Amino acid sequence: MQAAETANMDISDMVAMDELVALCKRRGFIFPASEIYGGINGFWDFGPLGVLLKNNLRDRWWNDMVVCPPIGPDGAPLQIVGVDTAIIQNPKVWEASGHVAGFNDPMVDCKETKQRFRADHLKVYFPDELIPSTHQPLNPLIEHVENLFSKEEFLLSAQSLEELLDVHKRIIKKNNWTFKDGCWTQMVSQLTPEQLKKVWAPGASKSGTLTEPKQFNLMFKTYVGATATEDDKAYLRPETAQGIFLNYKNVVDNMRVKVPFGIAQIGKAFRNEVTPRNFIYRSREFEQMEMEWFCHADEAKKWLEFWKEQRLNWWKAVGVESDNLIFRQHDQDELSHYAKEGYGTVDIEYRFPFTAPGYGELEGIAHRCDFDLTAHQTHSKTKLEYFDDSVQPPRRFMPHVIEPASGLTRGVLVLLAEAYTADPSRPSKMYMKFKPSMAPVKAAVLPLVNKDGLPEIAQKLYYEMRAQFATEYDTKGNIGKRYARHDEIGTPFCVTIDTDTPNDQAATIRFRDTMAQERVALDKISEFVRKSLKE
RNA sequence: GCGGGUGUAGCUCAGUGGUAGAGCGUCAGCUUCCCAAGCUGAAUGUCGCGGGUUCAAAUCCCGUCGCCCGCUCCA
Repeated sequence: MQAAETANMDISDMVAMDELVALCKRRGFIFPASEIYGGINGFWDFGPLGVLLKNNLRDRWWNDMVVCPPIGPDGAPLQIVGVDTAIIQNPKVWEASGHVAGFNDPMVDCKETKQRFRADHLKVYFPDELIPSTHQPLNPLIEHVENLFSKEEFLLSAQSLEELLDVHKRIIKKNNWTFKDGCWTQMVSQLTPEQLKKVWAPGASKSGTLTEPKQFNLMFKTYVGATATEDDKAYLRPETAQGIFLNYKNVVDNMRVKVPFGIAQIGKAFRNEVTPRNFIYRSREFEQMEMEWFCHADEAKKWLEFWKEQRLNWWKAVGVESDNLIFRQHDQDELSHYAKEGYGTVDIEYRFPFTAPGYGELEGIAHRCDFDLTAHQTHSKTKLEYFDDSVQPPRRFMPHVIEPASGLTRGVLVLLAEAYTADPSRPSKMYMKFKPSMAPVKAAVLPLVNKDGLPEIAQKLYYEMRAQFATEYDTKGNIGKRYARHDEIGTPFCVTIDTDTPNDQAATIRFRDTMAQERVALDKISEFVRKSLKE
């Protein structure tokens, strides 16, 4: 998240997270996982309405990616196929992909300042006065810099300038120091425990306040086979993308696809987040919607631009206000291990209630280069290059990959936050302004009173509608209560059967957003709702 | 992991040593001709858990766990 450009929208209009969380529980969208046992941090269950909402978003993505992919820049439909791969794969997959190494973040804590650092981000350096003049100019850098050895200690081991230089060189060599940003630096993660004790942490009053690096492995470990020995170790996938790369060859060999083409997948992924936070925003079990677009390296940039626009428009199409969405280019030093060499990663960020007025990541569109396919080719010793005979002369190359990867779980949170609309004038004080196509319940059929032949008419209509889209039938309480409940769950249309209905064969449709009513013939109501779902 | 906050009914919360409460919601019934109306009735809690002090603990003390917020990480 970051301080973004000023917003047009009044932030005070934004729903408070605790209100949203309370609504989600009260109305059956999202519950804390294993709540009756006290819950479990970082896991959430989708309730009856939540799963409807999630499936609507998921199905829309699948439809727009796989069933009916976008039209490409040349006017022809893109070619994208789907897969659904295993959550557990051969553990070598995650070594090849870089996740065993890259998802293993060593962290150190400062006992004095209570700050936590990534040991591989925290640098140690020689202070200016200890650096021989041959290495000048040397400016202190970066925020997180402190000296490794005390001045006295260093001078003790060096009798002359010659010797000083020599000791210096030996230390540099022995410790894998690098010369960067005008200074000799080394990552804290590479220090021995003895060296670590001499490090002066940022903001601390003395040296030696850092704890030894603790491994934070973000991958869930499990065991395949009932004996569960270390040899049976396996991982739950931290991203669905690798399942796609693993099947790239199968798809190319069997599915008559030609580069450029895409493979899409929706599925659960698991990460032992250091700190799960913000409701379902960062949970340890979550669902991804990922598409890997395979293309020639020369065209990667073009496709990155294409997918950026496509994806932003898609989020708008499912009902997200453009004011709440921005692009954010990743800085070079925050790029993932797979995106270093390419055109980088662009995030689509949303102004979540807990990030406002800043934004939080919703979807990443990354240029993964040929990192994954090359890695798997090397590790698996299987040739993964693509042979292209559609050009003259024919060529052989490793496709590059553009990856629009979004969080379905995060998408649900976006739809919820986006839909929550305060309205003090109505009994419920708020309503959920879902786009009709995303709303968990599309319509409710409500007999104004539960007698005088009204239920019979209403039920007939209900049976007709429920066969086409999610419809509820409700006779409970007075009509105001029923409208209020449907405002809270975001039902866009309430169809009310009144005492005129037996005579005129029509009923009123009550619109959620305006509370206005319109009388429509009974036999036109289904069609009316169906049409609105296509918008 | 560290720091701060918090834990009482499905939800929001009151209750600071003396028989566990309110509003809303839920359920049953009456009523009800368009926005949580009205009436009657009902269910729901070992007050997060464990220990201690006390004649007596939701309340005081100690411990522990969950959740929320901040820091590091991510879709």
